[in-house]
Amino acid sequence: MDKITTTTFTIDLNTNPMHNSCQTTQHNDLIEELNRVKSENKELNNMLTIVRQNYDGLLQKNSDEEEQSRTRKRKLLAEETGIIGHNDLIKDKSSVNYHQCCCDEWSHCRPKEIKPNVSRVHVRVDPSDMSLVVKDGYQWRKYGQKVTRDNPSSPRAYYKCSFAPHCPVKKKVNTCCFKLIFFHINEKDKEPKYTLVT
DNA sequence: AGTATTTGACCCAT
DNA sequence: ATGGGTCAAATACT
Repeated sequence: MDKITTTTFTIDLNTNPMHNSCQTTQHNDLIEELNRVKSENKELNNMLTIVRQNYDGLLQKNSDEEEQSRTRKRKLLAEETGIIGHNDLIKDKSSVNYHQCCCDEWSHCRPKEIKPNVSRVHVRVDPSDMSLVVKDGYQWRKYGQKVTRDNPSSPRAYYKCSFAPHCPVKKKVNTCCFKLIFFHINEKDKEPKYTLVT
């Protein structure tokens, strides 16, 4: 005959009222903690907003001061050498649709649209300085040199503005009895907008 | 190696 | 045809 064995199982349903109360307390604690963290987070966000506003304000103030300083320097340089900088060219070129901005941030100065127009400045500089290097405070890249028929002994050098890859400003420099500088915005208009500085 | 300059060739307006 | 302006490969410089 087969032997039948009986097994008894005990199931703990954990219906102890004390234990349940403990869980509720923990749950409440968690909710309270969550609320506290939420409010802390909100406070930090407000602080961050204020810090960001202060930072933006400082940046703007710095930028304004730098621009004022640059403008002063350019004016001084222009007074000393008679050379006019990019910014002055751009601002005076009401017929050309340029962004108005600072020369040292030339990358933002690209023309919205190149229109047939030219600005030129002829500038006398120190006659004793026979070099082709122009110390006008701006950055130029030499891209050519020509011996002209008029002055075979004084080659003409061609410079492009190198503040930005698409900067349209060019410059020609002659050495003979004085240095002659042209600023070009582009190629078509034949009428110089600036008078010869004597 | 990256950047600047030199210089002969080419293009275009006159 | 000529001269002025630009390009781009070669070269120099850092």
